[in-house]
Amino acid sequence: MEVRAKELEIEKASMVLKLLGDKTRLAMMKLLEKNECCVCEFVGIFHISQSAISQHLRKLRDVGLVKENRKGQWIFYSLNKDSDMYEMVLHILEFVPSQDERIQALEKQGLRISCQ
Amino acid sequence: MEVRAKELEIEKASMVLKLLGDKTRLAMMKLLEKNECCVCEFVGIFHISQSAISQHLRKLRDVGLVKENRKGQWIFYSLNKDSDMYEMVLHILEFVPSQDERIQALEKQGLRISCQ
DNA sequence: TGAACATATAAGCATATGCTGATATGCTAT
DNA sequence: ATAGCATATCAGCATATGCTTATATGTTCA
Repeated sequence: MEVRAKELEIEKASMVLKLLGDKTRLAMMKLLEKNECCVCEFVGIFHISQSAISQHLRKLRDVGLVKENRKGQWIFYSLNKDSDMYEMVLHILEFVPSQDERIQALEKQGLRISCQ
Repeated sequence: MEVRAKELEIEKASMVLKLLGDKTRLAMMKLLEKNECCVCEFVGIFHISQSAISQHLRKLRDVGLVKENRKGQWIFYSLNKDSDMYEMVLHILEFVPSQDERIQALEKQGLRISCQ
């Protein structure tokens, strides 16, 4: 591999790792591994503002880790399987404990898709 | 897994990922995957101060990713295979391009173990 | 069209991070 | 002991990051 290509690659890898190096974003990505989620669900799960959630998602989208899919007034996020970092991300998520009980907690509260 | 244990686990994982989310530290870890290195070698490889190198290594050591091994006045760093994050780290490093040419560049300059 | 809801963006703040230069500590060998 | 080298730590600075509140944009539906 070219020196310059390596430089770019390690830069890209470190950028992705930095993004995953935030507890909230890492939990988001783990949730997205198994679920499509909309912003308001994340708002119900994490105890931070809608604005903060939106900013996290933008960062993840800016580097192509997630993609969005608008359905009416909701925007559903999912992992972007076409990302050239997708494989690495999957490997990493294997080491992250499932966050599904957070979604189940939402459901128990009757807040799944709280925006509906 | 207990909710509390999950919380701790994701916290630990995100901390490790944050550490690897720095270009310099990621390259260091990739080098340490195959080589033992001392501080002065890193100083020769990266264009930052000895102080900065030392601080990066301390962070990596504080979470147990690397260990140190003093040999006389040098301290050689290596990956800590006993870390409970070791397996995840190895998986991640598979996606990072080899940095060995940086060591070879050092050798060409006659600077391998520049401190000797 | 306008009200209601979902999401995004802007501005500002507190804290974290990475770096440098200066200095301290630790080891070796004379 | 002391000089010389390797490494660690301290203090301070500039920038990055994550959050909040306020506001803007986009969509649906009456």
